[in-house]
Amino acid sequence: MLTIGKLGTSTGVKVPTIRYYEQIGLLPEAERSAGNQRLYTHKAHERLAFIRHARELGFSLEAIRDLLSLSDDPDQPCAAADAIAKAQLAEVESRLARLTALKTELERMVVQCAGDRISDCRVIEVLSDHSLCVSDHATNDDANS
Amino acid sequence: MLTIGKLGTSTGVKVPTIRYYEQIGLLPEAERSAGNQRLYTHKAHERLAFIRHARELGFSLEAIRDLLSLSDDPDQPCAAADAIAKAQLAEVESRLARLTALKTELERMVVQCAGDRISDCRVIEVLSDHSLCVSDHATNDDANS
DNA sequence: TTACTCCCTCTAGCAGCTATAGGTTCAAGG
DNA sequence: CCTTGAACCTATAGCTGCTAGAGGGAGTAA
Repeated sequence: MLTIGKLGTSTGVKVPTIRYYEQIGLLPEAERSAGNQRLYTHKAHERLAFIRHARELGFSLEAIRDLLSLSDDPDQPCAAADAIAKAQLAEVESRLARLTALKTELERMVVQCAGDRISDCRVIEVLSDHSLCVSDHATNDDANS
Repeated sequence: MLTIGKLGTSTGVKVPTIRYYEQIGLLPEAERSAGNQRLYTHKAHERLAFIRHARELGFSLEAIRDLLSLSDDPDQPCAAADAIAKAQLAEVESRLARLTALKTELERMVVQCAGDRISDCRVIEVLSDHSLCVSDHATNDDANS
């Protein structure tokens, strides 16, 4: 039985994050010691490692919730899990495309910044005028999660 | 003089977002009509376009705040603006690297999912065990803005 | 005048945590 | 046995960058 701190260091998940996962129902409520401290089994460790790994791969907590409920039920067909992974892949690919365009623009900006006054600064100039851009970084970036 | 709605449609920024930018001080407080509605000049339009474009390129609102105060001061040296852009570029590059690794893993997951029961499902399996991964997407990803 | 769209403020909500305050429990050293 | 200090507990508020909703006022066209 692990304390929350040990579980945290052994999975690389911060303690408040573990409690947060419990709170939102991603982890079951932990057993408690006589003094009301959380105690974790090997099973909980595995589940948290799964979550962490999926987070690293960019899955949302909602997707992870689905994957967990699938893996709790190992006789179901795996098409659902496959679909989640495929959707995730598609998202990653589109994010990659946008980021690549974005990188191109930033490189152009940085390289061309030759003047030494703001008034000549390419960075400011390019940011002021989208038509100076080569690529179509525009559409609905958001670049998050 | 534009109303907030016209400004929004002409820049592609939603009305509540414009108000939000004013609230956090990215846009100056707008003039008001007799009936207390915001009115915008061409200057405000330019400033908002700048903000939008920088957001599209992934700059944080804090970075944009700095860039704006630099561009308000055109006799300053442009090294600071350059530094902000370079930092942004570095971040984009690191995000790109992580996303690329991630894509590789997801592709492997999807391709290998041959069984039709969850118990044989590579997706779940790979997520359960990081050692099955090829690449090192692990270290402190977070993948967020 | 009525109807309709746009505008106003204020507040709360989203993801996915992180931080802080104020208190309790546990293990080790003296 | 007692004290110290780290690790734990709960509860609440904060973070970024918006978005949505309620409940009302302003502007315009028929």
